[in-house]
Amino acid sequence: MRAEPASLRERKKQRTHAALVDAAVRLFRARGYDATTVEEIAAAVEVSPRTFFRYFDGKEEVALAPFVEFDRLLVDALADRPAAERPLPALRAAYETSLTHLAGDRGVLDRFLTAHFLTGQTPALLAGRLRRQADTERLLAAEIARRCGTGDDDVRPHLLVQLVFAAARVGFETGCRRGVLDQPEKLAASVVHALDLATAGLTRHWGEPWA
Amino acid sequence: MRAEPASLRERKKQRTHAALVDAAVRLFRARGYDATTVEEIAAAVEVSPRTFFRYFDGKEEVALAPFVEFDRLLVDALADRPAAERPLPALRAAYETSLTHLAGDRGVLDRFLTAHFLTGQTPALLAGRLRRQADTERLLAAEIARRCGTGDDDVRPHLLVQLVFAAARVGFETGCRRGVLDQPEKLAASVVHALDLATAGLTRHWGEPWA
DNA sequence: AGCTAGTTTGTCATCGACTGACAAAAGACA
DNA sequence: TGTCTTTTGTCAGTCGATGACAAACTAGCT
Repeated sequence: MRAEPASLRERKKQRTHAALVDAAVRLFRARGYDATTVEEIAAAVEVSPRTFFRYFDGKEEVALAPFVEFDRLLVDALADRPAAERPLPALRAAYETSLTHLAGDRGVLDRFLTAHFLTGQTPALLAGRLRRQADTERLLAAEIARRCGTGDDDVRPHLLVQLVFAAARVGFETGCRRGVLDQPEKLAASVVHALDLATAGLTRHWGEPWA
Repeated sequence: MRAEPASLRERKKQRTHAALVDAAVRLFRARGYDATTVEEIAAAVEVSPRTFFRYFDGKEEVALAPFVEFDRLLVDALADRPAAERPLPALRAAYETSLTHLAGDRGVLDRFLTAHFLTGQTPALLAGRLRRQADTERLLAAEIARRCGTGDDDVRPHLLVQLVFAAARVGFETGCRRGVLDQPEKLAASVVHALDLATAGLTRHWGEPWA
């Protein structure tokens, strides 16, 4: 997926980064987000608090790191779809690919679900997550606009992405409420169902090259 | 719309609240959100910083106060729709009523557009706004579920609200980008257009009592 | 190995958001 | 007027976040 830097410095940085995420997520889950200080996270990795802020823009970012991971999967997955594919199928395929990847790696899934759990507990984290999602949505909309050759004034790329994300959110949410930890495959099914409902009729009503 | 308290204390509190919002919004627009301190806002109203935090949970809340105002309009408008009306028309009508109300009052509109401008400039504010919207969406979904008599496990109320809000966001955004300050009525038109695109075919595909 | 240049980290100082505790001021009411 | 309740101000303190500078470290070269 990515080139190996192999430089001693690089590897050390990556290890510190991962260690900070792990320690933070673990502490957040144990004591709660607000009750955990940056100082404690840094201490757990034996690093100065100042260094923590050199790896992350803030306490929030480290808690949302798992979502950054997933969004990167999603953007990459869309970029990998064949150029001829229409937007809606491409988006759905990208989403399903990412979900499969997520459910396949226990480590990634655990981090993601913990982060999701935290956003459900801490309003400030939910806020940050939604804003991050908005950024990703803009990225995806731009990619779709590029594929379709539409101008910046066409609302349909943004609208389509918003619909898909809205549906995915709802599907994901209900999927989680019915216990995903046991059967990760049900998560994807729940999302797909919501997508079906949300995009029903788009093909018929938005015209041929669309949806 | 609301009972008159008339108590001297109550009136004083309301005046302080409004003065804080006005001062805050004015300062935020002039110097930027991050560059404005709570101390400055409090000083502008001749109140101690401690008192500021008794009126608002934080600096963020005072900046988002105009959205709270609008969301309240929206929730009230939906509650006022006839019980027999189906969800989608009811939601759309509620949204249009609120937009009309918004565009009709210059003071409310100014505060709202300034707040919207600020969220476009400050990531932290955008985050808070999105979270707030999520709360409102849950409120509206619950109200729709109540109207339709569906259980908590039906995704359609949530999904419908998400679709409408997603469309409204996109419509609002593009409407703003094409200059709303001149013609507030174009704002509503832009939103309606996005709503049409997003919900095209829902009636046909979701079945009779729905959409 | 030893030297040098560039990078990463720690220390220190500081700011601003936010909170608890308690005292002072002001409205409410007999 | 005197008392009771609510609101406000003062004070002290915690925590998140950032700039500045020095110390430790790595890379690459001799």
